[in-house]
Amino acid sequence: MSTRSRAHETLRLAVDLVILTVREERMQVLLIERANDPFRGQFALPGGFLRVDEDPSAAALRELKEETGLDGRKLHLVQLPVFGELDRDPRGRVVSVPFLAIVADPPIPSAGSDARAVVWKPVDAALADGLAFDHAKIIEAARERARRELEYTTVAAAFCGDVFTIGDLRRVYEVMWGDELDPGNFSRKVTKTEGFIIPTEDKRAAGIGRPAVLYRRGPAQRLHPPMLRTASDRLLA
Amino acid sequence: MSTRSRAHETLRLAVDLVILTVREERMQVLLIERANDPFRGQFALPGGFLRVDEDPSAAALRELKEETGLDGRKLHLVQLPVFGELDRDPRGRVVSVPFLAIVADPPIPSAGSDARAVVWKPVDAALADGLAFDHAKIIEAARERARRELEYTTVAAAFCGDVFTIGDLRRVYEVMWGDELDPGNFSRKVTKTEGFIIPTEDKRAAGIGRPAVLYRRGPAQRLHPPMLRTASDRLLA
DNA sequence: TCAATAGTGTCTGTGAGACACTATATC
DNA sequence: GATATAGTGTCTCACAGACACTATTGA
Repeated sequence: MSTRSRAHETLRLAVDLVILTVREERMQVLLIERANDPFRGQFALPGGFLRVDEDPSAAALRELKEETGLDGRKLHLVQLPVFGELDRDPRGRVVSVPFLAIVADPPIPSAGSDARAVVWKPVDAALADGLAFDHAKIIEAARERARRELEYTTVAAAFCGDVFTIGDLRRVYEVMWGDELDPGNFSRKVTKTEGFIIPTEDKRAAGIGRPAVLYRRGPAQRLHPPMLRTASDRLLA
Repeated sequence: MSTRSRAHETLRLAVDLVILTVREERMQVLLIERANDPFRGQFALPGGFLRVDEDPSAAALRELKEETGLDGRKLHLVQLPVFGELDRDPRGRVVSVPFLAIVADPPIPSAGSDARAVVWKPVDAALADGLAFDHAKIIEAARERARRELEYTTVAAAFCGDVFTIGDLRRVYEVMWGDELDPGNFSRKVTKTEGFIIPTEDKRAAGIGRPAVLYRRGPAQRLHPPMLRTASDRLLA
């Protein structure tokens, strides 16, 4: 902690994006390798300071667009509780408004407009390797929020592409929860929940095995009744 | 909206407190009658700007203490998503971090240190009568959050005093959800949920009728399985 | 043919909700 | 006694989970 007084520092507001996806059977997060101090060479969440004509949501949409090219208005983007500890940023007094964005395995936006390296990294590995600022805490909060939203909302489909099989959807739950689900029971659950998924005319043969019907997202936002993790799962989380 | 540019205004961060309780069979919120412009004479949420040596949580605890004399570390205090629209405060660029506090019908802190009037007001009436700034939106967000937390957590007991009957607890649910619950089924549900409530040796005779056993809060934080509102209830919300 | 994935049938246990019934108090 | 609130018994329905079974493909 700095010894000089911060009594007259001005407070700045930043947004940070936790962009989660399921790639290669793992929960992954989009990270940026910092080119400058502080934390040069370490990984950090994409984000930045609010511009004077932006509210936090607008800043989050802009950052998401800049980093991934995606339009946040069409995907799952929710604001998490702020992180505002006094010494969380060595450059001064910065309060961060974190956003959780869930995307369906997009192409890596490695050709960022600036020179920073942009990578997908498994969340476990990112947390184990360490992150700049308090971004590990932010990722953990976002991960827990995402896991919980899978229980009560239809957001799992946001991890999938435009069309997907029930098996794809089940793998999202399994990866996010770190648990195996019964394929048969899962299939019944999601098809019987009105408005969750809508069948198409097509099927997809994933190499071996019986081809699966392809579905699209339905209009339902919340899951009734919820898809509850069991008590044992929650102990792990 | 002001016609002058705000391009160079500095951003300030404020906290606002939505302090909810159940009083006289109604959901009520603690409000302050503003003594100064803007919005002089209108009701507003208690709150204020962050001090330089405070993070948002610390500011919320301080405001809660100042307005109610209560220690927020001992009660339910959660942060809600920020409100940051550019023109939400006519005095300038202010982003508000709202907190939901749930208290057990405390004495009205009418003798505030300053001259402002402090009152409990039914939430419905407050929303109907109008509020300063965007505080109506903040209250609605807090109310919805509180209603949802009743489903998945044991927070209902935070609305009750140190000891309470199952009937007291049921009335919290009924008032917050605007719905009637079956007393017998409710009693079984909460007594069978491990760690929710702990019986004491005492009973309370509330005038007429069979005296009810008094309970204390248990250690459980989450409700498994949840106490779900039915689909019809949610349509009202 | 076998292996693999998709999806259905069926049974069992848990729990929510309806509602009758018992328990214990005041009037 | 009547009335009001507390709490239990019991039935039914919905659904989660276990798991056997059928369906449909590639190798």
